Parts: sequence; structure tokens; C-alpha cells
Amino acid sequence: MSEAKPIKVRFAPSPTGYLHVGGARTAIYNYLFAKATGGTFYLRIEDTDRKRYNEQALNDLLRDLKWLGLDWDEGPFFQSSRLEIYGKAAEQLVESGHAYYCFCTEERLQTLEHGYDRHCRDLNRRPAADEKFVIRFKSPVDGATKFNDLIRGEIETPNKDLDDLVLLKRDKFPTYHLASVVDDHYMQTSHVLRGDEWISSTPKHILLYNAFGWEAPFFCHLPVILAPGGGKLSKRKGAASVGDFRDLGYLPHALVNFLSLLGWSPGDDREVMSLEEMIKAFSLERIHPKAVAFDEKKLEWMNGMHIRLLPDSFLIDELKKIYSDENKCAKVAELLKPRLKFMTELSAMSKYFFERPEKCEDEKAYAKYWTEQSPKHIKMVADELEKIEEFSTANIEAAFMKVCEENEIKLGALAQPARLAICGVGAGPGLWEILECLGKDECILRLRRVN
RNA sequence: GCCCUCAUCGUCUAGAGGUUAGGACAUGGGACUUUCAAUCCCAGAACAGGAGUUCAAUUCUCCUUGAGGGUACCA
Repeated sequence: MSEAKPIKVRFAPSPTGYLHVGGARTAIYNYLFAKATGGTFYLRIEDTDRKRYNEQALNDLLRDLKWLGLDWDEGPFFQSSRLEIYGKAAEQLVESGHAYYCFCTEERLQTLEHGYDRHCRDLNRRPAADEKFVIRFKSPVDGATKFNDLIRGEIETPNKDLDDLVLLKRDKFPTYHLASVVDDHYMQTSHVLRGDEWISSTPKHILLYNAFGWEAPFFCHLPVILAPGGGKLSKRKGAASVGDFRDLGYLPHALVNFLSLLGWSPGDDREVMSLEEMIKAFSLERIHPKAVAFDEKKLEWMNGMHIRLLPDSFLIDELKKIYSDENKCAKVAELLKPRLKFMTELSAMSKYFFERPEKCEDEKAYAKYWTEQSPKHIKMVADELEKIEEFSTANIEAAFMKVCEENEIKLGALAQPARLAICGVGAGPGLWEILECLGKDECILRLRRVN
């Protein structure tokens, strides 16, 4: 054993589709582990499948990672620009007797029922000029290969279950297995944290490291994220990609926080955490191996928690993007902050502060609270409000109470119709605060429209 | 079929031989109240099943069951 390598981890996605939340969590754990250990986090693009390559996916991927705040220290490195390295590595294995050229046609392979039959394994032939070939690994027939997964312990596989996997494809591109082993070695990756769909492949990778005479990195396979009812999390079952959640109005840090807790916990009862707290508490030992279900209800709650933790200036700036009346923004932000669950709700919830509603849009509330007495009461309260000199919440409340007493009605029977007349909706912050924010003239104007 | 992995409330989890099995989301109830939230309080809710090991198993071992993954010139 050599001395401890410096910590270096990577996120190595394929640019073939959207950044799935499972992939995002893999990136998060790599990121947290690097930050927690003072290590390096790099980004590697595994674009060795030319059929599935998608340039838009690559752009989205980079955008989504940045949006999540997972800044990488090095990269992105593209495997497609390192073809020569993989080719040489594969040849090297042929030279050393660990791999061989295979000339089998696709047609022949398709006739095989139980996988590749090692037809070319003992041919010991080099390809003729222009002859098509792949390079296959010569898997050992006897014995077993084992590795120590950091969260699952020792995993052992009989070598007879391992096939002669392709290293270099017909198109001269490497397979995932070759490319990732070669890159993880040359890029000095110390720990490979990846999805657990790779567990079965890891013995093959170990064998490759051995064949090259390289030391293998540590492996840590992360459990999958499932849909609430079980099964794969897909767009069909709701939001599944980072982009989906962004569009839904989630805060990036709420998503990161929530995802980090799917399979990991800090060991105490903390759940809502800052990035710094997560980094400080993070360790691979506390990741557990169980597949987890994605509970969007808890994400919603967490998003609300993070919105409430935001500095007021954040909401104020968001409001200023929508409205020109900047003076009101601070007050509106303060009133809305405790009841916001999604950032996307901000514009609908703040609208009546800045624009006079045309009509009552909330039919349910209207049916529930509006009576034939309401117009009369509202006129009276408008009269009372008009008398107020200092338009404060206390004085506004007093005006309402007075009208209630005079008519012997409950506050709700007056306040709710008044809210509907002023806001057009039946729910929101305290009425006194809303009125104070709108100002005396605007309130009276809105109330006087009722007939 | 073969191989591999996993298994605590509905969900996310704490627990690492002896606990009234703790917390959070969700659910139900209550307080507050002009509404909706937020906030606070209370309640119900779990160790998949079966064998072992042990004075003692949720915890260790094995089996069963269930779930997931692999078995590609995809990653």
C-alpha cells in the first residue's frame, strides 16, 4: 500500500438527457465529501456514446450544476477528446496479454444466447488493415474478485460470472468501463462515489486496475432514489429532473438540502441546514445503503423553511423585478415571507398590493363570506377609515371594531368581505397590515367601488 | 435463469445486544385568529417473516419473502 492519496472525487455524467435528481444527489455527495475533506471535486463528461450524445443535455447539465451551487474545481474534461489515451491503454492490455482483438460480427453475436462465447479469445491475431475489430478484456476464469465498498463492506463476485467485456468499441471509442478506469487513474481519483447500478461492474473495474498494474480507488455506491410508490422516479410520475424543480419554484439550496438527506443524515436531529453545516457534518460512513423514496411533500416544507431563512433583500429584489413601485416592496416582502412555499407564488400573492383588482377572483371565498349586508357594512367602514388621521394598524383595527359593534356583527363578517373588496382574494396577510401598506386613499377608493 | 445489493412508523431517518425504539414530513386534534399560512402544543403510527447465537436480540448469523440492480460494441 502506498501512502494516502490526496482526496479527489468527480462527478461524471453522460450528456444524454436531463440531470435527474439521483444524478444531482451523486454530485452533491461528491461535492460535500470534497469540501469536507479539503479535497478536489472535478467534472468529467462521459460522452463516449455517440448515438445518445445530446448537446442540449450538456448545456443543461452545466447550467443545472451551477444553479445548484455545486462548483467544480477542475474540468469539465471530455472523454471524447481523449480517444488516443484509451486506444493506447487498450493496446497496452493486448500487449500484456490481458486483452485481445475480437472480430466477431454483430450478426454472429446476435445468434449467441448466453452472452459472448469468447470465440476470439485464443486467436492471437492482429487486425489486418481496415479490418473491423473490438478489443475485449480477457477475464480470469477461476477465482473471485472482491472489493470493499465504503458503505456496504466487502462484495465478492466469482470470476466465472464475469464476461469478456468490450474495452474498445468498433468505432474506436472506449466503453464506459475502460474510459472510467483509465480516467480515474490518470486523473488521480481517490474515491469513486457513483450510483449503485455500478456495483455489478466494479469487479470488472478492479480486474482492469490489476491488469494495468494500477492501484484502484475507493468505491462507494450510492442507493437509488425511487418514486413515492416505488419504482423509478420519472417525469411521468411528476418532477424528476433538477430543471423540473427549478421551474416549480424551488430554491436551489432547498433541493440540495433535501437531496442530501436522502440516504444521509448528520447524526443528530438537524434537517434544515446551510451548505456550511452540511459540509461540516458530512462523512461517507453516515451514508446508508437503502434505496429511498422521494417525498415531495417534505421538499415543499423544506422549501418554505428556506424561503423564511432568506434575507429580506432577496424577496425585495424579486418583487422589484416585477413591480415599479419600489417603496412598497420591503413591506410586501415582510408580509409574504412567512406564507410563501414556492418562489413562483410570489407574483400571484403580491399582485393586489400593486394593482387594483378588477373583480373578486376568489369565488369560493365570495360565496362563503359575502352577504347582502356586506355592501352596507363596507360603506360604513370606508366612512370610518376616512376619519383616521394616522393610518396605522391600530387605528384601522379600531375603525373596524367600531363598525362591528354598531351593527352587532362579528369581526369576520366585516373583515372578510372587506378583504375581498380590497384584495379580490379571501386569503393573505393580516388585513390591517395590508390596508396600512396600501395607504388610506387607495383603500377607500377600493372600498367605495362596492355597491 | 444466473449473479449482486437492500429491508425501523405512510415517507425521510436516529439507533450499532439490555431504549417507554427518538426526531422530521405527512395525517388527525387543539391553541392563536379577520382569512390563508406561519408558529406552538397533543395524538395515532414502525423494527417484513422464520430459524439460530446469547442470560438478553431491531441490532450478530442463516433461510424465506419482498424490492432494486447487473447479465450491451448504453452509461
